[in-house]
Amino acid sequence: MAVAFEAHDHGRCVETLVAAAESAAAQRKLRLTPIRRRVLELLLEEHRALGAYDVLARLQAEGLGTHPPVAYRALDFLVEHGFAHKLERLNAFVACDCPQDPHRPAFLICRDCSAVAESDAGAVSRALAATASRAGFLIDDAAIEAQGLCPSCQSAAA
Amino acid sequence: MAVAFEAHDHGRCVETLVAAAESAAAQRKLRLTPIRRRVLELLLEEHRALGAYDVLARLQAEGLGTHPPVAYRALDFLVEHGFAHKLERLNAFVACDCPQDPHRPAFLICRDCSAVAESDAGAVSRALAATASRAGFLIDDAAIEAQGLCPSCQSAAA
DNA sequence: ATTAGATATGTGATATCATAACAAATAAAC
DNA sequence: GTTTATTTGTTATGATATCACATATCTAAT
Repeated sequence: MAVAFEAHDHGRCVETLVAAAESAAAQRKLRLTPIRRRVLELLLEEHRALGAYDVLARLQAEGLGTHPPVAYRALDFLVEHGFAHKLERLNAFVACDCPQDPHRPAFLICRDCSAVAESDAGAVSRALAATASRAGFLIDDAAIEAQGLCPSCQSAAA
Repeated sequence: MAVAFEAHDHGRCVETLVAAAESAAAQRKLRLTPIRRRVLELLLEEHRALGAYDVLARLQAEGLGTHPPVAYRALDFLVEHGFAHKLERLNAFVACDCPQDPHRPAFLICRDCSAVAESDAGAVSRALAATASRAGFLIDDAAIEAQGLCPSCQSAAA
């Protein structure tokens, strides 16, 4: 959890998650095509969110696509199948930390360095479901996105 | 709480909240100019979110403004001072239910009728702060937006 | 009352984010 | 190997948001 905020071997972190995506895709008969796979890698290379046009620029540089729908389709595929998430506050996309387990993520977005971490939102979701049900509302799906300071930017500020 | 989902005298609901905004503005030496006031009324007339360009269209119809910055400035003013909120998932704006008390709202957005209610998110915020602090993250500000079915659309569906 | 400074508005231009529609290519299923 | 479904290429456009700078209005100090 919150791997984005912790020191780690990032090369392995990318490798591992791409491999996990490959095998998940195989199991679920999803087609992780070259474009989709490359977009996932691009997102995994950062622990922060990329806009669709940032992704597109990188694809263009590599000769993999030139028009917006190319990026949006790949991103939509990744989001739909849980390999990535959209951050509504940023209109941008971030790779999923742990696509294997079904989870209800909350996002922690650092306002200084733009790092984004997923944090377990089980308890948050339960509290939200409780307040919603008091209003008679039935939740399908919740977006929980916090902005603030990550640990290292807190240290830097002090 | 969740007034949007309950039967109520909506005319009074608008009146009351405009009056409250007037007096809050006076107390806090804010200028609730004709455009700003009208935009607040437009939002209050709906218990759902309006896009900036929806607001602009209404202003145009009334001769109050023709260019996007007119709408965005008024909306930004209202959001900044707590008279309205931005829904990040919808890129749209909704009037605040209860601008008097400082609150941490969660939004409940009906996917059928588009009604939006604010729900008290005190417990949700505390749970979120707890999970964030486990990651060493310090939250400034959180967006909590749930989509699902409001009570009347649940009845309608059944 | 006058005026300087601060705040708000008018307006043109442009940046940024996202999708519709349809044709061409590729992969999968039979 | 032909059919069918899926993915990709491409044009065009729609939707959301901001910048920059001129003008007008309000506020407060004189």
